[in-house]
Amino acid sequence: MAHGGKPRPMKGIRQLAEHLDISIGTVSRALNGKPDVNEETRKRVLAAAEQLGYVANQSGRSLRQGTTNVIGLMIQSSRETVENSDNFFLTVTGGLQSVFSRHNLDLIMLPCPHDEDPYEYLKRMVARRIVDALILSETQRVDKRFDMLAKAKIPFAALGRSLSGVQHPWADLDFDGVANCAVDRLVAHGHRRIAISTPASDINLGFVFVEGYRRALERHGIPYDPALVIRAKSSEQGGYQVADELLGLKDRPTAVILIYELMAIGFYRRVMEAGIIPGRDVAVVGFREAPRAKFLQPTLTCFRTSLHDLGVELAEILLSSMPAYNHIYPNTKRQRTWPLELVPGESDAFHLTTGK
Amino acid sequence: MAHGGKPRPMKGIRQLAEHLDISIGTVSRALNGKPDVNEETRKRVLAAAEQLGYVANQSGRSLRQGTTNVIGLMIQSSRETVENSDNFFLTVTGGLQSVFSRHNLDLIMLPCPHDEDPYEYLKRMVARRIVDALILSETQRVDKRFDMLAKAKIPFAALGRSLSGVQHPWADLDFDGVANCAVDRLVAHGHRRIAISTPASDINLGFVFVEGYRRALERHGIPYDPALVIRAKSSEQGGYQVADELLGLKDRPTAVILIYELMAIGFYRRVMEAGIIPGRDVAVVGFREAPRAKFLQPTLTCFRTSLHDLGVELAEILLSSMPAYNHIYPNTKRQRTWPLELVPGESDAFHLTTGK
DNA sequence: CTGAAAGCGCTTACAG
DNA sequence: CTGAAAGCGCTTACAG
Repeated sequence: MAHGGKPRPMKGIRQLAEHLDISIGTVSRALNGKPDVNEETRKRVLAAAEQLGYVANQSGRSLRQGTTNVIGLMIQSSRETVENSDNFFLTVTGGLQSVFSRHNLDLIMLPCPHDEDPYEYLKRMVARRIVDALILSETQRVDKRFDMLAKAKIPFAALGRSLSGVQHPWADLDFDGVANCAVDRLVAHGHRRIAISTPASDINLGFVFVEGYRRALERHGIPYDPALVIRAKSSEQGGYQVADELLGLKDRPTAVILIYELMAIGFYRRVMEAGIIPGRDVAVVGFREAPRAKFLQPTLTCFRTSLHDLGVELAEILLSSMPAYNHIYPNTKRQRTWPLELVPGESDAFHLTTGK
Repeated sequence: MAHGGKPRPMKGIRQLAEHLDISIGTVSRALNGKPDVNEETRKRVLAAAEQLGYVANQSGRSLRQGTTNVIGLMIQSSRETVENSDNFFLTVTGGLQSVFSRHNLDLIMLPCPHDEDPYEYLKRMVARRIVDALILSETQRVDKRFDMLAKAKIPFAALGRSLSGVQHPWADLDFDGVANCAVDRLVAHGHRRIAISTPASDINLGFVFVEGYRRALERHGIPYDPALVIRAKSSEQGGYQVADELLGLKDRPTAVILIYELMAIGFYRRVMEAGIIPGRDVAVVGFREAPRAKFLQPTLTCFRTSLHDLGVELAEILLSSMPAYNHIYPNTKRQRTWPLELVPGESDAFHLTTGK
């Protein structure tokens, strides 16, 4: 009898069922692809839902099913991150979504406000049950968040290793390998005083990076000099500051390894102000290849990687640790260092003459 | 009698109520700050909740209240956006949150996957009732999303004007004003052939920008030449391309206005390759001041603004259009062009000699 | 294959 | 000031 009424705004499954003159249970089963539904009925239901724009209310589903079908990507937009996370997240996000969408999981980003403690923020989000699982970024050396999520039994994966919860699933850029490769390359060009930059914060990648550098030096029999480890913000400004500090050192290094791509821009600027030319007077190795660093002159030696594919990997790692999806990604390695490939440029393409 | 049990993982308001030996209704009222609760009781409840880490399940609340207390910021991470949205969103987000947090509203970002139609994506998010209200970005010249949200009675505000739904609430950078100011300045320096860049897409800001430019030219009695409107991606590469196209024009312009800050980097690079020096041979006016553009030499004439404050404004505009918050922001202007302030640099600081 | 009913975790009139 | 109960919109055993 409800037939023929003009499509009013859809209020819920009840209206849809009335419109079709069948029970809400059947509507639900049809919509959710349950097998025990007459194909004829299913078609009618799907057509009506489409026509009336019905989509199940998520709160209702979540409450009943205990699952939201939403994955959260937590972002700590600290002042420093805001300056340098340029598109990093949006690119990784693309990779994550390409996997999640296969399972009708939606990705949302959870930006932790500057003035809120990330741990408390996360706790709140978890308690509210807004998401089924989480991807964490900005992994700290010791990161309480992992232990909390483990205890709360919320599946998660981290962008970055940590000393905490040593068995937690993660994917991470191969900072270690980059530092290694950079040192090898510089040493081969005759350098022995090699500086390196690292973030000022407790973010773990800095430790991994410097540790790789230290071991590489050791391999070459070069003593590790803490004075050559420069703490700076990961930004153009930070690069400027690194150059500034290096210029002030008495036994000035002949090479520098930067941990963040845009630092090279500030670094170039500062040394050039001092009449020092990268690739001639000082060797520079950047980190990740960035579109804007491409415009540097001389071209920057750096490392190429696909952040999109890193996102894919991270998504699969997460799903493999979720009971509901584990069977689909059974053989996924739960901890994965993500490789970067050297892109040689002109910025370190000279041999250090011993007389210098 | 439930007293003294060791704190098991909190499962819901029922456990909390049992633990306290009072009814769930009272627990709820205490937690939500309702006035008709004994202060003693409220204290006990809050203490227990804190201790046991209880936070109300959002699905339960949403279902009952019909409101999620979540605001969504939709981001269309098109390939182009990913390249250039560097931190723009994260900065605006900070401003948005500073307002929303006053009302216990959480902001989440909804990144529309590359391969999904933004309109369909939004429709789905709306139907699922994941958020109470939305902030839209990447406003198109004609943007169906506005009409859909209006029809669905979902409160929203847009970052950017549009021709659609002319009365919709928005905040937008003053592209008009920037184009105007840039033209005035360049004309005052003797320029008459002034080029301008605009995005290749249908995003409305490009139209607003070019329209402001056209009117400014008109004011100065300079004919509008469509050949001087260069469509390019908003990125370093796009800037490179703009320079390339300008170099190829027969009656070469003496000045250019760029719509996106990072374009200047590519532009500089390309003209310098041709032996042309910005600020001497060609005048360049950039758009928004960016940390990385600060390292350009000669320094770029551009415009300064606070994206954080723009976020604050946008949040207030949104809240003023939400029935539940309207009374708190009664006098908020619902449509707001956001000013930018000229930062003079060296890139256009020369007078064009008529003989050139 | 379908319908009727229970129940997910909350909030909120309604009694008392 | 507190408790008992209804009901938000769904999904899913359970009957038939």
